[in-house]
Amino acid sequence: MVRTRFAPSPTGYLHIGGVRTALFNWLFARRHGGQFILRIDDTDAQRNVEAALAPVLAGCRGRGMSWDEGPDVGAPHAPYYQSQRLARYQDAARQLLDGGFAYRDFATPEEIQQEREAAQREKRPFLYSRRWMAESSEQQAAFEAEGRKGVVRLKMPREGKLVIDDLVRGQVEFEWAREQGHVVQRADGTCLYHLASVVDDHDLEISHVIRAEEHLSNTPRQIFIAQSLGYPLPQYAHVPFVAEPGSKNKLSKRKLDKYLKNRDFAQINEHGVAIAERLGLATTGETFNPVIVDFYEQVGYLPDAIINYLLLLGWSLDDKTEFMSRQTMIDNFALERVTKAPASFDPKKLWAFEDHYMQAFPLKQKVARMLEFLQQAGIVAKPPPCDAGATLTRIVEAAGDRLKVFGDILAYADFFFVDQIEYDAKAVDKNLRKEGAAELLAEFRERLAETEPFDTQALEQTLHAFVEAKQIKTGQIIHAVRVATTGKAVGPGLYDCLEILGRPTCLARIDRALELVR
RNA sequence: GGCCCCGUCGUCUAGUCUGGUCUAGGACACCGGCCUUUCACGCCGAUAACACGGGUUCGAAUCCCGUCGGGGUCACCA
Repeated sequence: MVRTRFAPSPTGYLHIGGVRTALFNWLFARRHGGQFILRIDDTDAQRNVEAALAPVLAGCRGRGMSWDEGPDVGAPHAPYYQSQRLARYQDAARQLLDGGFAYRDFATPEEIQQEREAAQREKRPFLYSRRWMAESSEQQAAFEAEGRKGVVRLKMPREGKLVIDDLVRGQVEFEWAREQGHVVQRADGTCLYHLASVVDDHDLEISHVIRAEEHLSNTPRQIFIAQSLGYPLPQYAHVPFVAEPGSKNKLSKRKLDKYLKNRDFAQINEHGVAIAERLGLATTGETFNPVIVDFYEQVGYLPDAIINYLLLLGWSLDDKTEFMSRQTMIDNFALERVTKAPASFDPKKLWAFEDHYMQAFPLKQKVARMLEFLQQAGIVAKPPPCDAGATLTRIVEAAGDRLKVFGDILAYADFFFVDQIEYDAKAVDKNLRKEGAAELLAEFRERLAETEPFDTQALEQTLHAFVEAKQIKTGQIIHAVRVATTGKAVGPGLYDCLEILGRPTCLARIDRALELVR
C-alpha cells in the first residue's frame, strides 16, 4: 500500500514550493491508489497551533488536495500533530539508548562549538570527540555532579558507507564517518525533528518519503535512526527545490525585496496588491506576496491554474502537453520523470496558465465568484440587489478574457458600480483636452440622447453615422467617449460599456467630463 | 571549507538509460507583424540553448575522463 505524507510546520503560510511538494505526494498516492496523509510537524509547539495552521490546511484543501488522514479527518493513527506525540518519541529515544545507538552526552553547546572551530582551523573535517559521552551510570553521575545537563545524542557509525536508492536521484553514497551525531532529545526531555519524523513515518506506515532536495543530507541520520529502531525503510524521493525567479537559489519567503527587483515578479505582486487593497486586506510583504499561496487565493487565481503550473515545475508528461486535468495528472504522474535540477519560479508563466484556465471557466461560476469579490470590497451589498446578477453577467461577458483573476473585477470594472468615477488624468489629457475634442464630444452627446434603443447595435450605428457626417476618424470620437464615460483609456468594448451604463449615466458622465475640460 | 546534488534557448522543459530520424522539438517571456474602437484575446513570424576541454566511435546533447560553473547542507530549526 502506497502511503505518502506532507508534513508542514504551522508557520501561518504555505510556501509555493511547499504546495508543489504536497502536490507530488498527493499525485503519487492517487496514482497508486494509496493514501495521502497530512501531518503537522509542530515539535516546536507554539501555543495557538490551530490559528497558525488554518492557512496551511486551506492551502491544500483549496487546491483540491484532499488528505485521507490528518487533521479534521477521523483516522486510525491520530493524533497527527507532533506536539501531541512526545511520549512516543521519548520511548524511541529510550530504545536507542538501550540498544547503544545513542548515548547521553553532557557537552555544552559551547564546548561542541569549540571543537568544531578547532577542526576548522586545522582544516580537518569535524567529528565530535565524544569527550562528554556517558555510557555508564557512574560517568553520568560524575557529569551531573559537575552540574551538567545531559542530552541524547546519536552514536553514528564511524566507518563504512551508506548507499541510498533515491527514486529521483538514483544511487547516492555517504560515508558514515562524515555524519555528525545529532542530538535527538534535549535535556528537558523534548525531542527533535529527526527522531520525531522517523518515528512518525514508521507509525503512520509511510511507504514513500517524497520531499525537497534540501533534506537529502538529512537522510543518512534518519536511516540510521530507523534501522536502529528496527523499522523497515521507506522509499525516498528527493525532488529538486523550487528556485527564485531568475536564479538557482532556493526560493525563500524572506527575500521578497530581492525578488521585487525582478520585473515579472514585481508586476504580479503589484497587480495582486492593488486588488488586496480594494478588498481591505493587509498587504505587508511578510504575509502577502507571490511566494505564498495565500496571495493567489486572496487575489482570485484559479486553483487549477496554480496546480497545473506547479506540476510542470520539475515534471513533464512529454514534449508537448501542458494543460492537464486532475485525472490526466493522476494517471500519468511518475517520479521517474521528475527533473533533477532545481526549477525557477516564473510568475509570468503562472499568469499564462491562469489566463488559459480563466478563459475556460464557466461564465455562471465566474459571475458568482466575482460577486463575492465585489461584496467583500463593499461595492455590492450583501445580499445583492435583485438585478445585480443580470448586470454583473453582462459586465463579465463584455469584459471577456480581460478579467484574468476574480479580483480583476474590482480594478477593471469598478466604473460600472460607482456613482462618481475618477478620471485618469493622462487619458483625459490625451483624449479630451485635444484640439476640438470637447466640441465633438458635446455634439455626439446629443446624438446619444436620441439613440433608440440604447443598445450596442444602435450605438454603433450612431457612432458610425456621426463619424461619416463629421468627416472624422473613428478614433477621434470613440476614445473621448470612452474616457468621458468610464474615466479610463482601457476597458471592455465601448458599445457594451455604454449600453450597460445606460443612457442617463452616460449623458451625466459626459456632461461632467465636459465641465472638467472646459 | 567538508560532504552531497545539479548543469539543453532569458525561464519551464523534450531528447540522455537503449549514440544516427536532433541542421535540437514544445511552452512562457521578449521583439516584430496581422486583427482591432482602447486594452485583452486570437493569429503569424523572428531571435534564442546542448557549460568547457579531451577521449571512444564511421557518427556524441546522448558513453568515458577531466575542468569550470551553480546550488543544497553542515543546529539542543523543521
